[in-house]
Amino acid sequence: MIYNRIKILRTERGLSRKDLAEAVDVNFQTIGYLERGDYNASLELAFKLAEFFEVPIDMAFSPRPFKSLAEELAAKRAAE
Amino acid sequence: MIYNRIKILRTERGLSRKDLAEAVDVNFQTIGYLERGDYNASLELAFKLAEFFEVPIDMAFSPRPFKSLAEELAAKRAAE
DNA sequence: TCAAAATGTTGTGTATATACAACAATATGA
DNA sequence: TCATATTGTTGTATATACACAACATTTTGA
Repeated sequence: MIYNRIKILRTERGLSRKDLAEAVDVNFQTIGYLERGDYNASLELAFKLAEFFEVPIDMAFSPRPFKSLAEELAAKRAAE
Repeated sequence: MIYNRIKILRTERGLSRKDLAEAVDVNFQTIGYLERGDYNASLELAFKLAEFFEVPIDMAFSPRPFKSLAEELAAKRAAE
């Protein structure tokens, strides 16, 4: 199972699933499946999504559960 | 289509497809398919391979053709 | 408040990733 | 050189990613 941050990245940008789906050229329900963890994105779709959000792929997908973005940022600040 | 550097990364380490397949727990023929570009790895397998080779995932997989590792290293050096 | 938009759910169909087997071709090493 | 390992090829079977449709539920905004 691969974890992802699609939902946060999408809502942070004020996009609907339909908006995002159109941007990466998949069915809008596919975005829902990914957000709910029903199945994994293909490598191809993972790259498209990461490019669309302008983040490195491992910031959007990970084989291990993500910290929340806020948590991660706070940890990064603390480390400086 | 996603490009990958599995073959170079593998041969650089002196591994057979069988060796690599066992390390990431897939059939050895699957490695062959990936190397030949017959199909893409799943996200899950892509992460396993990148972790096995200890490279960031975008150093092993890319939606655009790779330069050779040698070329890329030379370019990096020139930029310094 | 109420209509429209967004999301969730269920179901069916198709394409593709992967397993596995058999055998051919090529490379490698004793 | 010759046996063995490695790789390529073809074929079949299965699991999963994705498309699409219909409808229910929830959220949102005028």
